[in-house]
Amino acid sequence: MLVEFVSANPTGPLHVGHGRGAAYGASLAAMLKAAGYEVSCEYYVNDVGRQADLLGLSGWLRYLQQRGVALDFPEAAYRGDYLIEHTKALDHEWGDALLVAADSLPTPVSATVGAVPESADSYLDRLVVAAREALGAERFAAVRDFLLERVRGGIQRELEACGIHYDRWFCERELSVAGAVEGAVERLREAGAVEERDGALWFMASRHGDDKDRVLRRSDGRFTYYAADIAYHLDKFERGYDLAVNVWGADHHGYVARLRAALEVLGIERSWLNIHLVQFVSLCRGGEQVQMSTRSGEFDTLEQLRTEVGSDATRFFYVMRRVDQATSFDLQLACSNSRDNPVYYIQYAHARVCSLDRELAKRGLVHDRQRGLAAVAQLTEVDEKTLAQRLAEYPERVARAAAQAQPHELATYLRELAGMFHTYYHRRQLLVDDDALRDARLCLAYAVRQVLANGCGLLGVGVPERMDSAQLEPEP
RNA sequence: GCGCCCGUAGCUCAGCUGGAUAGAGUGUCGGCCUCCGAAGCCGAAGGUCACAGGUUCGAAUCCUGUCGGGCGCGCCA
Repeated sequence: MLVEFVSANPTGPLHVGHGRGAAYGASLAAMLKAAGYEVSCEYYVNDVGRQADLLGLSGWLRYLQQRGVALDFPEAAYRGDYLIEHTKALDHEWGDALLVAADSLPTPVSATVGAVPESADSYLDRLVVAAREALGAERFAAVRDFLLERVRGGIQRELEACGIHYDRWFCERELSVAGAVEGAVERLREAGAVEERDGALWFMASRHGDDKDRVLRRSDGRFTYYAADIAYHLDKFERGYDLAVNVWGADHHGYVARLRAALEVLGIERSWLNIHLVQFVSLCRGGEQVQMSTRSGEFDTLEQLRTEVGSDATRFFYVMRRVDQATSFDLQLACSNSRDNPVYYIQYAHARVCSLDRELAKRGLVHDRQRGLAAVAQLTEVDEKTLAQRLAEYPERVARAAAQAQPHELATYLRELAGMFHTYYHRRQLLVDDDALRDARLCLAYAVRQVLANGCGLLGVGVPERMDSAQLEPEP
């Protein structure tokens, strides 16, 4: 099966909201693999169309500014700081070859007296046209692609820093180059499901469960994002995947029906496409809401979040709640090193088993696994039995969480298991003088450690052998 | 207006496809270190599962409605 997640436009760095889809998708894919499915992970890169052109335009305008050309940077263009850095690279690559005079650029119509103010979108589109004329279509495309690739690379690096890896980065451009979009639209036409209207080509989605018909090809001849997305999903299907799993932000839910409608007409089983919507995340620090807009900008990017709380806490906090529920991410909690922080609580349980090893060595003892296994019948305490029982549930709990597409079930399980171990550890002496009983209890403890490590591995959370003092310093 | 996701302890959330007295953490209060890591453990206290109907031997769970919150409804992506 193919799991597609994040797929954010390569026009800026990932923000905190994308992080949840990233952590969820990666954990879901890992659990599905553990449950025995053959899984590939894919990121769909929207490197075609207006947004891509606007990135190219924005970067070029920044370049001109850096070169001392006096211009008003448009309000609606991409104005994030990340562009500055990419623009420097652009300058390094091209030198002064991209320079033009400021008066060769159009100004917004609103600036002239008596005219109807022009919309920001319309002005940007005119700027893109002007940029193409000034640089030549080929050079503009080269600038745009240079920036797209740098931004995309940044996204990839950030995901890898979170322990998330893809099997393939699928570029939308591959579809247009191969004529796949035309092909998909043609198949819809053959099925009698399209109609020419007002100069545009419409897919009659309302006949297939959507609330309205949708444009496939605009009146200016360009295909919509929707048409490309249909082609992309057709491509996935024809690559032979039995199942497609898509992780989308909740703001895309209106899109579900229209994609399903098109796939139905193309003869693809409804059950083939599984869409999971991830609800929004807000940030708080203690009880205080943290503003996430770029403007007031205390927090914005996933990188900032990961840098503050670390990759382990980031991954765990994103998946510890049901994804179909909006949630808030507590930065203070994620940094705290106490019982109430589930990440440290679980990691501490793992480290504690490791500390048993160290203590064992200090006493000059060695664990004899055979002797321990032979003596498991001596583990008669109630807490030992329930702990063993809970350990045995692990495979079915993973399978269930995967089938339900709910990684938080695994997170909850691991927290419970860690809690049960902490309780057991305090109630019973593990390193007793009786060799057989000691080895049996250690077998149980090692099993706990193994399950914690396996489960955390699926969630992308590391398990330390010791909690070092550096991590123990409370955040200021 | 229509559609999607929700509403469980003061707060953040579980609740394993309908099963016994609804559970954790936090916060408040009280215990536990000559003993393997007290980064921990134990206990007390706290709920009309938003509300109203319905299905069922049995409902936090399924159905309908109401109220409240989030998000979406473009020839943008």
